[in-house]
Parts: sequence; C-alpha cells; structure tokens
Amino acid sequence: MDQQVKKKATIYDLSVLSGSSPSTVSAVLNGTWRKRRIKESTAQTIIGLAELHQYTTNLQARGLRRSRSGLVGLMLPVHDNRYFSSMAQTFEGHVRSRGQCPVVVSASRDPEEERRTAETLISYSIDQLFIVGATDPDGVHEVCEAAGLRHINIDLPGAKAHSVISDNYAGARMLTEAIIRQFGNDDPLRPDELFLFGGRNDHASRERISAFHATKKALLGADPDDGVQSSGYSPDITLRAFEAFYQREGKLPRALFINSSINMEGLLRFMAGRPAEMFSELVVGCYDYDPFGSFLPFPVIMVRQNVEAMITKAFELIDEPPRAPQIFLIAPELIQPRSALKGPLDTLKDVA
Amino acid sequence: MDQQVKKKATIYDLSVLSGSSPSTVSAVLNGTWRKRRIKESTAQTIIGLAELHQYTTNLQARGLRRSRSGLVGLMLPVHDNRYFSSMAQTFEGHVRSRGQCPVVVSASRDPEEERRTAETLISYSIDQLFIVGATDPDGVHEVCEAAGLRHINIDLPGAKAHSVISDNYAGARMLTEAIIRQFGNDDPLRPDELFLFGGRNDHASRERISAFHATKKALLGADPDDGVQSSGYSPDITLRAFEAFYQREGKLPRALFINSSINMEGLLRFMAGRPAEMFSELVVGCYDYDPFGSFLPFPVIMVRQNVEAMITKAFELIDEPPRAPQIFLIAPELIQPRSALKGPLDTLKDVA
DNA sequence: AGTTTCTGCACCATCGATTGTGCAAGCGCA
DNA sequence: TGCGCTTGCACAATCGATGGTGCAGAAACT
Repeated sequence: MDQQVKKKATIYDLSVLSGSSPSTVSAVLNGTWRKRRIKESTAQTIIGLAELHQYTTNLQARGLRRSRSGLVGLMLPVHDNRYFSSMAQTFEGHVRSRGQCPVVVSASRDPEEERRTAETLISYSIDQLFIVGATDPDGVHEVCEAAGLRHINIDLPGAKAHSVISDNYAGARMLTEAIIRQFGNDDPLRPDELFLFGGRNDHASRERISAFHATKKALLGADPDDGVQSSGYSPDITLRAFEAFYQREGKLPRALFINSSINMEGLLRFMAGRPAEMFSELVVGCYDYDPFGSFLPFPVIMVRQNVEAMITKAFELIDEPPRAPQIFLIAPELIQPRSALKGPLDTLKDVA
Repeated sequence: MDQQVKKKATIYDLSVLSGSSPSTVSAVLNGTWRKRRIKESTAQTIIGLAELHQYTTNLQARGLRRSRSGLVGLMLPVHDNRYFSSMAQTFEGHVRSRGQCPVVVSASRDPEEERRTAETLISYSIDQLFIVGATDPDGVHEVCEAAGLRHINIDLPGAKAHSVISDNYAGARMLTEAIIRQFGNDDPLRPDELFLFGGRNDHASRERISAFHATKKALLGADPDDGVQSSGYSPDITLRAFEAFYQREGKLPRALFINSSINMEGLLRFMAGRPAEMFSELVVGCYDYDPFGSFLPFPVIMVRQNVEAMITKAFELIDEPPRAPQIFLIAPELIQPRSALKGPLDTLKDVA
C-alpha cells in the first residue's frame, strides 16, 4: 500500500493474501467463479482484497492467453476532418457500450500504410477492425483474412468483405438537383455553368460523378463532359484546380459540386486573399457536412452522411456476417444552407 | 502456407523449421542477434523463413514479457472538433516516426471517465500517456503515478505533472485587441458592446476571461462586469445563452469573444433560421481556429493554438522530465478573417 | 598437448492470466 | 459402514516472446 512506486498487484499477490490459489482468484475477478463453484464468501474476500490493493487485470496477459484483446480498431484515412472525426466519436460510443476499448488510428489513404497499420493492430490481437475510407480495402482484407480477424469496410467498399457505405449515387443526385433548383426560373443555370471539383478514382467518387452527370443531363438537358475536375482528396491539389480553372476561364463557374469537405478546403484556399464579392453569386453543393461550412457567405448545400446509421449497421454485420460479401447503402441527408445540426457531441452531458 | 484459416506463425514454428532454438529465433527477429553473437548465416535463414511464413511478432506476448507495449496513448476530451482532431493527427505522426503505435481515445470531459480510461490504457501497459484538455488532470495523474506511467498534460494544466499549454492570456489579449481594432475610429466599439461567450471554470477559460477583462479595460477604458456569459463547452448551452441574451437585450452585441470553436457552434445554432442580415455587422473573435469558421459572412478573427509546437514540446518533456512539475506556455497565433491555413493533412502526400 | 578465449547457440525461468482436470472433504442414503 | 454424488477448490499446462546463464566446440596461445 505504501511503497512509492509499488508494482501493480497480480492475482498471485492476491492469492497469497487470500490464501486461495491463483486460479481461484482469477475466476473470482473475471466473473466466472459461479461456474467454477467458488463459495460466495471466498469470492467476497478476494473481491475485497482486490479493491483494497487496487488490483486491475493485466490485459496483455489476458489477451495473450485468450488470444483476444478487448480492443476494437477503427482505421481512418485521417483524423482532421469533421466527417471522420464524428465517425471516431460515434464509434467510440458504440465500442464502450460493449465494454471494449476503442483504438482509433489513421492510415493516410496510403495502401501500404493501410496494410502495415492493420498488421500492427493484428499483432495486438484486436478483436475486430472497422476499415473506413480505405484506398485499398481488399489489400487490408487479405491481411485480416490471413489473421482470421473480423473486419468490415465503411465509406468505401471492398470486393471481399462486407461494406457499409453512403448511398453516394442518391446523395449526389439530391445534391445536384438541389444546386440546380437553387437558381430561379428567371435566370436558370446552364449546363456549362456547373462543375464538379474533387474526387478521384474510388467507388464513392465514381458514383457521385456518375449521378452528377446523369442529373445534369436530366435537369439541364445537356452535360458537356469537361464538367469534372478531379483533384483527389487534397486541399492543395483542389486549390490548384481552381486556380487553373480561373486562369483559363477568367471566372469561377456559377455553381460548384464539391466532392468532399477536404476539397472544400481547397475552395477556401482559393478564396483567401481574393475579394469576397467574387463569390457572392456562387452556389455550392458539398458532399459532406461541416457546420461551419454551412454558413459561408454564399449558399452551401451539403450532404450529411448518416454516420450513426453506418456504424450501427457495421456492428450488426460484423457480429453476424452474412455469407457472401455485400454492400449496404445508407441513405444520406440533404442539408439546406445555414443549418447547424446536432452531432455526436450532443449526446455527452452538458456541463457549464 | 495453404490451410484456410492458418494460425499465425510463432517463433516456435520458426524454431522447428530452422532448427534453431526459440530464443535464437526471437533474438534474430527482434534485432538483438548481433549482441547475442548469432551467426550471420543463421540469422539470414531465420529471416527468410519469417518472411516466407509471414511471421509477425505477437505484441501482446512481447508486451507481457517486457511490461511495455509500444503503445502510446492520447486522451482527448472529444474527437469531433478540429482542434482536437488536428491534435490527434499531429500526435500520430510523432508516435509513428518513433516506431510506436498511437492509441487515441476520448473521455468526454468527465473526470470519472478520464480516470477509467487511463486505467484501461494502463492495463494494456501503454508506455506513455498524453492527457489533453482533461477536466481533472490531477485525478488522472494519481492513476498514472500509481502505475509508474509517464504522462503529461496538454491544453489544460495539472498541478502534479508537467503541462504544455497554449498561452491563453497572451492569445486572449491579442484576440480582444484585434476585435476592438476591427472597428474604425469613426464608430468605435463601446465597452458594453463586447461580450464573451463560453468557457467554464478551467484554467484556460480563467486566463482568457482575465485577459479579456484587462484588455477591454486598457483599450476601451471601462469593463462592465456582466460582459461574460459562461456556457461551458457545449453548443446547446451556448445557444441558450445567446437566446437569453437576445431575449433580454433585443439584439446581439456588436462584437463577440467566443471561447472556443465548440461555443462557436452554439452561435451557428443561433444563426440557423434567423435572417443573415441580423449578423452582417457582427464582429467575432474565436479562441480556436477552424478553416470554415474563418470564412463566415462577418469578420471572424481566430486564434490558432500551435498544436505542432505543443506536441513537440510534450514529447521532449515526457522523454526527460525536469524534476518539479512545470507549465510550459506555447504562443498561439492570431489568424485574420478569411484565412485558409495548412494543417497536419498537408504533410501527407497528395494523390489525385 | 594443455590451457585460455572466443563463438555460437541452447536452456529455462519469467511475464500474468486462463482453463481443463483432478481430488479431498462433506453429505445423503441404503 | 460403505457407496456415490456434490461442493469447493488446487494443480499445472498454456499463450508467445524475452533475456540471463551456461556450455560445447573451435580457435588462439603457451
């Protein structure tokens, strides 16, 4: 009790103190003691000692023995983004409520890094892995499969494991429609005035781009096929795309479909240092929701992916996976300009 | 190689395959083999076999034996916020570059939860713990201390461990000054037109509020002491504070000092559904930086805390802690309206 | 040849918890 | 009294890696 840097108590310490065997102590402290027919009074003694000495289970030892760790992994592309960070927040809540410990790591959209990260987590014997927005989901799948680790894709689908993703086509259709409708009938948007920025060759971008084209054609009658400026998931590349466009055309389009909030940051970089008036007539649709983004000085229509529903579905699937890999679509929601929605933080208790 | 759900290879498997003892295999694979005078050729054989069979070290076993895990913990209040998520992003980079594995978890600003979380992490034998914005840093300290775990406070200081925090006083002074200067000389701000919203009774809020008062007094000559509306770190409480103010006064103040981006979300909630014109004359200073927040339809001056510097300093301190607990101040930076700064994501390689 | 010094590695206890198995004491019952 | 059943627990192997120690054979030296 009183030594300065006392070592942590183990079941062996408690075994000596209580006069029981280590296995009895273990059973009592991990709750399996009734099954092992340990006397109530013995259990109470041990529990009392455990509290007195502040015993806590060494989870590495347990993990080694059980070859599970109680850790559940979430692999994100990046942390620094409201979509992914709210994913992390929601995930944590779910994992905690199941009595496990969340581990959130990012892998930078780098296939190599993704696999290495998965392997590291596997080395810690994590119990499950949620793979969000992976650039190479199937590569990660191989790694998990080889280790017999349950895993699931979120946000970007893989061919070899179950996937829960946003209904990108429907979302992009809604968004494109909403952008077009934002313009009145007296001065309607022309097909060559609406451009899409961002995206790369991943499933989500392809779906969104495809819905963008289809909806443009349906509502505006035409769709000049230079309407898409791929710029990956990088603010700076997106900035350069805007600069190039501006250089070429002498102005921005009247309306923009922006593929993600990360690309939207590219637009911000373009705006910085340029007069605000330049953007006063702009209409933007952004596939992602960010509360601050919703209040920019021009109409920003956003799409909020239903993170809570995605995570919930993912847990269902990982618990009892159907046979063949499937893709589950979760409907996203169209968010009108100037909306400040509640988020995962609102479930925490408010303290003033 | 070919079984479907093959178990992972262990040093014992490689020991049999290579004809060496497990300890030799272990030494070869963890890099200590030269020290143990293992022949080069033996080492190569084993390394070859390890690659062939995709051996990876069981880190729980290693952790158990070494009583360290290679895990480094970061405990955040919440994920879903650009300040904290960029903290996570930066932290990850540092930890990875040291060959360890980052574990990021949140504890909801709940003292109880903070201690429990620390204990869980300790049970996994994490090597170090970075405690960010804890409501009860000293409570967490007790837990770490008892386990002999190196730890450090960031963002909010504790009395018992080293702390690296933003220079809140200087930051708030800069911010208050900048807000006041935003108004021209022809229609200068009056002391009763500048209010602070947000904050609670923590070190950061106290410093900021104190600098706010002092600067108001210095620049505006007076400081009616009802100028502060505490509303914790909750968007909804902040919303209610704005509503109450508006109800009472029939208008918002001309200028606002907002204590954090979370409180700023309370302002967004207030704005939602109200006409944009209501806010066209508003000037806001926000202690926190969010790129989207910087481009709202009124001037928003922000303070960016230097996350990179804070994390760097924290690593220095945790590596060789000075004797007595100290508080290290890191200067934040004033960010003019309409600025889109680079962040931790920009260090990732861009892919289009 | 005999002794010392390296080389190169094997042996084994250990980290802390889990779990299958075994067994003595106590009890009921014929 | 003797048999079998139940109760209550102890024993010991095990998870996979680590690292101190010891030892045989080769090399170096006298």
